[in-house]
Amino acid sequence: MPAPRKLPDAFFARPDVVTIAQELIGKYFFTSFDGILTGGMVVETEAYSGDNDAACHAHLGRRTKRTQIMYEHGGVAYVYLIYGIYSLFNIVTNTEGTADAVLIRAIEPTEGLEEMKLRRGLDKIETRLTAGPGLVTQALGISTHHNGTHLQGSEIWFEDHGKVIPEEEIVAGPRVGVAYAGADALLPWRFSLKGSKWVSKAKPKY
DNA sequence: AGTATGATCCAT
DNA sequence: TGGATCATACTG
Repeated sequence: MPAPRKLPDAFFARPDVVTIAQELIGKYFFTSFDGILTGGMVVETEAYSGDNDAACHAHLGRRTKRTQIMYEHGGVAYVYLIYGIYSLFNIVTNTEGTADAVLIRAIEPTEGLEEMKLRRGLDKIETRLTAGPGLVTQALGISTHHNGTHLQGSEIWFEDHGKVIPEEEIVAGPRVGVAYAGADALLPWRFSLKGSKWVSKAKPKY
C-alpha cells in the first residue's frame, strides 16, 4: 500500500468534471480544525458542468457573488448555504474561467468518529452520520466560511490511498434535487460506491 | 425594498 | 408531505 498522498491541484484542474467526480469515489476527504482530524472515504459525488449544465449554479455563465468562486482554477472549495440550513461542499474543477464543480454527497467515516457524532448531535454512530451533502459538512465542521479554501492547505484536503475501485463497483445515475433542470436532470452525473451503506438515501425524482 | 426559491433533512 | 430558516438572485 503506497503512502497516502494529498490530491494535487492538477487532479482537479483537468477539463472533464464528470471523470473527476467518478474518480473521487474511493479517495479520502479530511478536515482538521483546532487539531481535530475528521473524515473518511468518498462514496458519493455529483458533477456540475459550468455554463452548459442547467442544474449548475453558473448556468448560462451566471457570475454572481456566490458563483464567482466556481470560475477559479481547480482545487478550491465552493461552499454555499442551502434551504437556510445546510452548507454544501463542492470542489471547483477545470481551469480559470470555467465554472465546473463536484459536490461531495457522502463519505464512509474513518477518522474522528466521536467528534463527528458530537457535531451531528447523534448519540450513536449510524449511517446518518455522513450520508448526505448537508450531513457531511456538519460532521466535518465545514461552513460557508470555508468558501474559497485552497485544498492544498492544512484545514481541508483530499488524499489518494492507492485504493483502486473497479468501474463496475461505481453506480452512475441522475443527480438529486435538480428536477427543474429539464433534460439535464437526466444526465447520469451522480456517482456512488455500489453496496455502500454510507451512500445517501435521497433518490432523484423525474 | 420586496419576494420567491432552493444541488436538504427529518419528523409526521 | 410539509416545516425549518435564510442567503441569494431576481424584480420593480
